[in-house]
Amino acid sequence: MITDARVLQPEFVPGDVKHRGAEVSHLSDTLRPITIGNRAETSFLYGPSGTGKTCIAQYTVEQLREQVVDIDSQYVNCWEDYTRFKTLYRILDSIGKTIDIHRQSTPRDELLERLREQVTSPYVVILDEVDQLEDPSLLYDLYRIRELTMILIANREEDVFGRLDERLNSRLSSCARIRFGQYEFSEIVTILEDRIQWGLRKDAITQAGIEQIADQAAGDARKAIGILRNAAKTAKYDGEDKITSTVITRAVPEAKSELQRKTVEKLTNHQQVLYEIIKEDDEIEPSVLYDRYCEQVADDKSKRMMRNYLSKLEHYNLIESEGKTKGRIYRLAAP
DNA sequence: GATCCACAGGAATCCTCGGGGT
DNA sequence: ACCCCGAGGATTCCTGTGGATC
Repeated sequence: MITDARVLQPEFVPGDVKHRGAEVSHLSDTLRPITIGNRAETSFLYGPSGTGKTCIAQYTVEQLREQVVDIDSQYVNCWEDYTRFKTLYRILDSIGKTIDIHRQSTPRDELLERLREQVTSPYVVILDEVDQLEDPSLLYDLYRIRELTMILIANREEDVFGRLDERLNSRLSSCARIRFGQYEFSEIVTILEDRIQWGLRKDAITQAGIEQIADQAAGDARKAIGILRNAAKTAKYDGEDKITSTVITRAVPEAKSELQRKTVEKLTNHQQVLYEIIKEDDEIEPSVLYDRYCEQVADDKSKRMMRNYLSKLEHYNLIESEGKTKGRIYRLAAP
């Protein structure tokens, strides 16, 4: 039933994008100076998740690469590479200038130096989830590299610009801000149809099934594709040759927990223990939580460290907390 | 209302790891 | 072989806050 599993993956960038013509042309207009060898103005793409920001950024840069031969680009997810060092390392990685930097003890900002030296032709850097960057001043340093063009991506404008200092704010005030709104129901339907065309056998799903998924996705294309992927997997596992309505109904919560499971797997042992303890109870207070945590691990860390772990879990939307000081409780994040 | 307590989260400091320079 | 350096984790110290108790 599945003919090409790649097109159902969340990171897949289609060769042709749907419903984002205006955004694509706005972005490629902004990037146009690159085609004549100049650096382009910074672009800022923002909007809710699953509205195509990452996809459109990668797609547009890819289009550009087809027009201009001598252009490098790199995608960085600042959620994963959130420190200054990691981000710089990732950026240098794509131009293969990190071969001899395997140590952590590279003198401070040697990476930046190297980037300055090496970037001599147009270079586009996509910084996804840029609001997660620990040290926003990195943006200023990147901005000052002549040939480097930045595409910034975040959910909300204020999460990014609220944290920048004056000088960077004023320099980025002229950047191209491109807003991404939620998809319409019918748009989600055509996006799904497109993926189905490339990834599934024609008769694998009915029109009603597609609409059922689109309805559940509520304007979020990533969610829609996640449901489709899970439904297809479930159907295949059950030996069915069609994605039925029941399968879709089952796939909806599965698609949600899939994301959560992947996040949990990325946590450290200690963080996972905390997560499991919180999972057991509806609500738990910090002191009880800490006691249980100490019981369950051999090398228990300090209370302060537990708080760091907890804020990380909260940051990942795995748990939530209520109450500011005394009487605070932790619980699993609402689904 | 003064005092105590539990807690959050920032800042300074310590510790460890891995690799370079000598 | 030795020391040194920087990053990042962990700990210690600290300040601020709000509920509980007298």
